[in-house]
Amino acid sequence: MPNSRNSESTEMYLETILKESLLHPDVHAIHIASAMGFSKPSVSVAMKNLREQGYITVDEESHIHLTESGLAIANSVYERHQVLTRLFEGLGVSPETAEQDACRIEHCISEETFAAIKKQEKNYGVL
Amino acid sequence: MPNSRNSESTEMYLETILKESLLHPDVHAIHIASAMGFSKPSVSVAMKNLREQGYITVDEESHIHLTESGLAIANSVYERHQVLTRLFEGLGVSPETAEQDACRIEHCISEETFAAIKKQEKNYGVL
DNA sequence: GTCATTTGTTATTCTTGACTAACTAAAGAT
DNA sequence: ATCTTTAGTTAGTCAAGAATAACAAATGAC
Repeated sequence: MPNSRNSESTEMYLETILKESLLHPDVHAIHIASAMGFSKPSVSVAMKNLREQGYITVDEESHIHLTESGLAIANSVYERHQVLTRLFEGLGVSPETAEQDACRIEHCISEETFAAIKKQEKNYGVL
Repeated sequence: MPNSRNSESTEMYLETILKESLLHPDVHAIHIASAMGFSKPSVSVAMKNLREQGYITVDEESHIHLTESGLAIANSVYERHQVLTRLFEGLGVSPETAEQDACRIEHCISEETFAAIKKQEKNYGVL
């Protein structure tokens, strides 16, 4: 699993698909649009790109499914999101700000730095 | 000094101008281009935009100077850069990676989260 | 003094990732 | 059966921020 350097946009879409799929089984483009605050056409085009890159499949009923590679990216981004959010909250940052910052930083932090942060997770409170 | 939400591009140019001005007194567009790895025309256009936004002035000899507001942004970004780099190095991240990550995260971290991180600076080694 | 190099600018192009407008197709209400 | 609503797509537009190509002006070599 090398670092294929996906765009922030791609990572956000995949992460949102993962989150939606945890909330209800049948994920539609319209759910992604409403979750991300984007228009239907924007999501439609984005889904086409994700499909062409092999990150999702869309079945006859327009349900969106993550492929293995898409799920790998989504899980990786989602884990960064959660760990960073907990880190910031542990530092006394408000939950909303912690969440927002995590959502931006999750796309630009390296494997190495994230691993170093994750290793310290048990110390967040006392840090 | 509210959070005017500058683009990452703007912040990077201002930070680079500041860094160059610490290395030698007369900063030219060509130095910025070479420091950032961008073409001359890209920098020329960027400098025009910074000028129009009141972040720099350019004198008759094409020397670039930060205005008060430009310097404020540059200093703020540069401080984030340094604090984040030290934080990551303190966590055991290699200096090059720490530097690269700091250089991306410095543009998307909130005031609140940065303040929380900075407050813990003395603990980075033991964190 | 002319010619080459360096620096900066302008015009144009490209890519990314959003948008609106307009269309198709399916599903529900009556 | 028709009409409305919902979901998705396609086409075309826009802005940001990079690139090249081509030009202008100053500096230096000789």
